[in-house]
Amino acid sequence: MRLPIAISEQSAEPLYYQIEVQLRALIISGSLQAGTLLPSIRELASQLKCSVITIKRVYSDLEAEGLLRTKQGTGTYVSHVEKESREEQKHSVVNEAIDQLLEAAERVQCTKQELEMLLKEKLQHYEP
Amino acid sequence: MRLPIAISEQSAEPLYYQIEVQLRALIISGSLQAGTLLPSIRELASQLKCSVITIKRVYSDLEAEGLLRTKQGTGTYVSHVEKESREEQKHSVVNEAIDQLLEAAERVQCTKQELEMLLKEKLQHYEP
Amino acid sequence: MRLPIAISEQSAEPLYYQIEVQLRALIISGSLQAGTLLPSIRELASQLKCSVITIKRVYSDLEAEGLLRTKQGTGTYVSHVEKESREEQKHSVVNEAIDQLLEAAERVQCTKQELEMLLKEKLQHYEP
Amino acid sequence: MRLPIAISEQSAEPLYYQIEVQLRALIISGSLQAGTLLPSIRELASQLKCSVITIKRVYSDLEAEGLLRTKQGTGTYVSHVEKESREEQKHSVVNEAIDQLLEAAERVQCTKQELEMLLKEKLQHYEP
DNA sequence: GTGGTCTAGACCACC
DNA sequence: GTGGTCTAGACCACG
Repeated sequence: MRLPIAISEQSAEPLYYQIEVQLRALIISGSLQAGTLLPSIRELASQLKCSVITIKRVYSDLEAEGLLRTKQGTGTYVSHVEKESREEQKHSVVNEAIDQLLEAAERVQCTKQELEMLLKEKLQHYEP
Repeated sequence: MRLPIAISEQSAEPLYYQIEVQLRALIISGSLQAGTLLPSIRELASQLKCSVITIKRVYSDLEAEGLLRTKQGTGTYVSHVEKESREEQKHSVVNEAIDQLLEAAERVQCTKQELEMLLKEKLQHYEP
Repeated sequence: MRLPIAISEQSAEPLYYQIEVQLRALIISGSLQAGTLLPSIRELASQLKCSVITIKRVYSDLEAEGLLRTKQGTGTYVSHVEKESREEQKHSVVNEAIDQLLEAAERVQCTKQELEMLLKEKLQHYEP
Repeated sequence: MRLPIAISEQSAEPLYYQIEVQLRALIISGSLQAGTLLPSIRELASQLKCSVITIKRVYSDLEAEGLLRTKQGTGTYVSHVEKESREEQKHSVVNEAIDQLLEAAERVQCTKQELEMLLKEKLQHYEP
């Protein structure tokens, strides 16, 4: 199985973090259904051309968040999460991003009007 | 002179980065006028209770960006930046933050409608 | 790996600057191919008998110029720079030095003839 | 008396050094004849809009080089230097600049041919 | 193992 | 007084 995850060499974000964000999104969005068996650590590491240790960290982190579940000797599965809970998490991810946007805007003293204008323009091309 | 800069011990962001972001914002927003003499590195270090070297790094980085100008034996000054250029930088900072928001939303497959709803709610409390 | 860099205690030039100039030259000249893994900051520091921080500064500065690329936990690599761009940079380095020469000559009112004579003499021994 | 000296705020060169280089050139080139009374420290400082301490340093340095001569209570004069000696110094100033050029060229592995080409081009516009 | 950050403290150059 | 450089040494994050 091949996960639709891409890592950027250019980005300053640490490898493990780039992967976590994308895998988390796949689960929260429902693209990966509950119970799905993820690729093994070694397999994913080889797919993404990164260290096994990095993938291990990703799986551990997401397991700690309750999104994944590891069964000894079988592999790592997507946990069963209520649809409502998934919606909640989705909103919380987006809300966090919004907060960061507002912080940045506030720091450079961007007026509400300016901010709305810039947002409107960008939102036009938003095609999820 | 006392710069309105606050640093958070909790934040995972490195010290120097927190300070850079805020000082950059003060300049771009025009709160600090061109030609303003900034506090000496030693003074600011003592104000923010951090090492002289950390402040030195902040000033150097911002000088490399062209926002500051330091003269040895004299002090560090805010560079003269065109108002239009400031506006541009302001918008580019905000647009970057917007891009990150849209990326996050897209990843969790947030619909345009949902996103607009969440934005609308948060924007109500935006008071720059 | 051992970089052919020599530092002079006599020179008034700061340590970090001496190293930067030489490493930059190695890259621009193509002596170090794109993708080459440089020695770790600790290793180079020990080779050149200077502080780790000094090397760190060198690598950071050259990274800011786009000549190097560092990946945390991995190491520091020579960036891929177009051959034409390298030629350009080479010429720009030399042209800058020529400008400084002409300025100096002009200041002491050295005639074109004198200058050419002195140049001719020195150029005889130029063996790159 | 007004010396034709200009200082650049942009330059990274220290103030005292910029002034020294120019004043030295005025003397070596013969633009300032032996015996000429230079402006007082305070006067020159006010002309160049810099600190008295900076000019004091310039005069001291050039006096140490034997180019100037200070008489208590009267002022600072241009020393009498043999014409041949002046020529020598002129050449030594220029030769030093040439050496720096060659070093830079060598570092980036500029071939003799390339160097000569760049030099020829620049020399065309040399009008002392 | 790698680089990233931060500290305290020193000494120097400049104005 | 200012900034500029450099040190030794520590601790953390990443792979």
